[in-house]
Formats: sequence, C-alpha cells, structure tokens
Amino acid sequence: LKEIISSGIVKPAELVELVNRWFRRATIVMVSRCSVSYSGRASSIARESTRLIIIKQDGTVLVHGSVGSNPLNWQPRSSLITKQVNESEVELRAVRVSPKEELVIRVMGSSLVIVTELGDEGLTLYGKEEDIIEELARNPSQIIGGSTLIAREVSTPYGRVDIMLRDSSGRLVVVEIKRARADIEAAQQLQRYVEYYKRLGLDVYGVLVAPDISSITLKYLGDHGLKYVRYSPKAIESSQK
Amino acid sequence: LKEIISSGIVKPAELVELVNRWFRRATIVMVSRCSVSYSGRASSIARESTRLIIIKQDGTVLVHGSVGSNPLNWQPRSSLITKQVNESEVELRAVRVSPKEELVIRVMGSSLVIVTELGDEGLTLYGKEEDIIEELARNPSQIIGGSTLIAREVSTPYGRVDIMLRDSSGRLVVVEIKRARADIEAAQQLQRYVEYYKRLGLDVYGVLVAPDISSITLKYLGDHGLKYVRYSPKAIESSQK
DNA sequence: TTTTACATGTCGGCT
DNA sequence: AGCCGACGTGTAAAA
Repeated sequence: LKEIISSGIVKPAELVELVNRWFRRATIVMVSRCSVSYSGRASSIARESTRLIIIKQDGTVLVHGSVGSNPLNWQPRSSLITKQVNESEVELRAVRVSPKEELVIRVMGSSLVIVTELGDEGLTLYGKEEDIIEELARNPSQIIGGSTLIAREVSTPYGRVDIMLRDSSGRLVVVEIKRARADIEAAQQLQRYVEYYKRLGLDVYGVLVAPDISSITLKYLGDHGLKYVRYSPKAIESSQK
Repeated sequence: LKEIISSGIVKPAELVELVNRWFRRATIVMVSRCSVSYSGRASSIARESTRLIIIKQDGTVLVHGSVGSNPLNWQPRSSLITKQVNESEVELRAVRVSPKEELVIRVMGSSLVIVTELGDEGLTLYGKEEDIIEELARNPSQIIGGSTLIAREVSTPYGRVDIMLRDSSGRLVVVEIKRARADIEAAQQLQRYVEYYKRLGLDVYGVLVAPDISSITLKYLGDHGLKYVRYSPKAIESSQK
C-alpha cells in the first residue's frame, strides 16, 4: 500500500513530531491510552482508556471507543495544537471557533500510529428525498390524479415547500414528501406551510407523501384537514422494513 | 500497549482469517483499497479508493474517507460475512435485519490491519437538555414567577412534555425547554402539546424556554399565543457562540 | 451569517 | 415493535 506513509509504535516525543508534521497533510490514525475532555455547547469527561483516535486530512478529529457508530468525542475541521505535557504524556487540543468548542485529548504513553493518505472520492447515493421529489415532479398525477406541477422547492418564511401543484379543480396543493415513514414532525412541517398560504388568502390544501405513516400522525393529519398519499419509489420499495 | 493484539500488512487470505477470528472479539482497524456498495433505506456506490475501515467489538462497521466527521458508509451492529472472492480480493458483507440493509466492502490487495481491544467506558456529559429541566424543575419561578411544579416528562399522544407548571393564578403552563437556540420546530412541538390539552378542555398556555430564539420562531410564537422565556443555564453560558 | 431541512442520521426511552 | 424526541447531532442549500 503506497498510501501508507508510516506506521508503528510511537513514543510521546515522536508523536508530537509526527502529528505536527502531518496534520492536514495526511490522515493520522492512533490507538492510544487517553483521557478526553470536551467543553463547548456541553461538556464531557472520559476517563483514561484505550481508544481509537482519527485525525483526518481536513482537520476532523474523532475519538472512538469499542462500541457504537458515533464517536465518544469529536471535533469537525478543527485547528489542532499538540504539545508534550511531560515525559509520558501528550496533549492534543482541537479547537473550533463557531460554535466555540474545545476538545482536549491527553495521550498516555506510547501509541500505535498510522499515517496515511486516504481518498476523498465521494459516493453516489440514490434514494434521497430529492430523488423522490424528482420522480414525483415529473409525474404529479401519482400524488393527485389530474394535477399539474406549479413549482418545486418554494421558499416560505417557514421553510421550503417540496412541491406545489394545482389540482383538476384549480386549487393549490402544498406537498411535503418524506423518504421514510412520516412522523408527527412531518405533519407539522406541512401544516405550517399550508397555514402560511392560507394566511395569504390562497385556497390551498396540504398533502403528505410518504411510503408509510405512523398511526398517530395519520390521526393528526385528519384532525387538521391534511391528506396522506402513500408513495414508495420503486427503486427502494423492496428494502422497506 | 498491551491492548494491541496484532498489527501489520495483511494479504487477502490472512485478512479473511483475521476478521473471522476477531469479529466481535476485538476492534479491527484497516487501511485498505476498497470499493463500497450499500443498499437498504437508500443505496450507494463508492469507487475504489484508499479508506479507513473500522469493525468494532459490537459489530459496528464504519468506512471513512479523508474528509468529514461522518463515515462514507456504515452499518450499526451488523453481522458480518467475510469471504475471499479471488486471489487479490476480499468481500466484507455487513448485514442488518431491521431495517433490511446490506453493506458490501470489496477490499483489493493487501491491507494494513490493527487488531486491538478498545475500552468501552462511556463518558460523563454535562449540559444536556435533561440537566436544564432538572434545574428549572427545582426552581420553576425562573420560568414563571410564583409558579409551582406539577409534573415532569408528561407523556401525551404527541410526545413528552418537559415540564407542567401551575401559575399563581391557577392556570396550567406547558413548558418546552431547549438547550440551544429555539427554532420553528421547537415552537410547533410546544404548540401541539398545548393544542392537545386545550382539546381536553383544560385552561392551559405554553412557554418555550431557551437561551436564544430565531426571529421567525419568535414571530410564530406570537402568532399562536405562545410565550418565550429566555434562560441560559449558568454552567454553559460562557460558551454560547 | 442566519435559518431551515435532510440524513441510510444514531440512540434512548416509554407505551 | 411503534413512536417520539434529543443530539456537542453534521451537512448543505437558500435567503
């Protein structure tokens, strides 16, 4: 693997050198005994333990424990100050300006460190809400038979409406689309768009489009004069739970 | 570091052996050239590139690129099937049952692999919404002067009310608390709790408590007969942006 | 910069 | 299992 720049057990003094040398030039992956403290929007402390520390090329810092998808602590695209505290300890201080946050990792003893260049290619993702909007905008009759597309992604003071239609009787239809089971928040999102247009004096009603809906949300829609239309994009239909 | 079980460059055949041996027994960290495909709630493809693959002790699989806090692909607590496809390729297939999702990582050539035991200690986090609720429940006069606590964490069909108070004139007060700047969703959350109690015939009004509020949300509250009370917990006041 | 919404969100808790 | 809400959510797009 030509992308590996270096790897091995590294003592505190060398660690400082390595991190200073490669920060924002390569990705640094470390297995270290460390304690972690964070303060900012909230604050946290993690006792000394063995953890996986990742410092990415863009300045992202992640500290992972043995369980869970989410890191114990993290810092997106931070600046980083590395210094040796004493013979056996190194402090990594990752700071973000807005919001003002500070992550301090205190590394004890030697670490297993990999310095490597990772690829930055993104991935092609299908099945986003936007893809479904695209499908439905092309054929709005799937939502309301005989309706025509008026607009997409319409801004209001209370957020962006996914799709606006005109039905066969000439009424405006506000459509909110969800890629997964619709919940109460989706209903209220729709509700506030509809309310906005009604206050403007328009004759409008709202439709929530989703592959599924919670029973409570369905009741909520009914109580507020809103409609539900089931729609699953074909491409992901088979994988619905 | 006694927690390191093994580390080094590993060929395809050895990789299969290593992963089978240590899956769910230790954390496996790999730097590999790989392509990744995912299908489930959505679907994605990532071209061959060098990436960081983490297989945690609990079955979590993460695939990181060079940028961003979030992994390119992932699978929480999955089962994993590893097999050698041909002389130079290994396929890691991580499957989750519900929702039905499949992540396939195709590893090309040799990988740099670390097998290690990480700590599972959690972290102590201060400044959660719950901490603020605790503070205010102890002294509800900070929200409404002269009010008394009726209940905390009250379940309704439309979600959990943070705090219920009775004010000095005997009226019920539904309180929704946010740890950060309140947005329109917070206002609507409060609104639906208040609406629920009003429909039950109770004399009730709603208060949104937060350290800050967006101007549009403040207008929305006014339009719907809801109130805003500013409150910053002392402990995190200094770190507000 | 502010504001809003999406996300394969993940995760926890309660009914 | 369904459902709701918090999260240091992160991230992108639009005003």
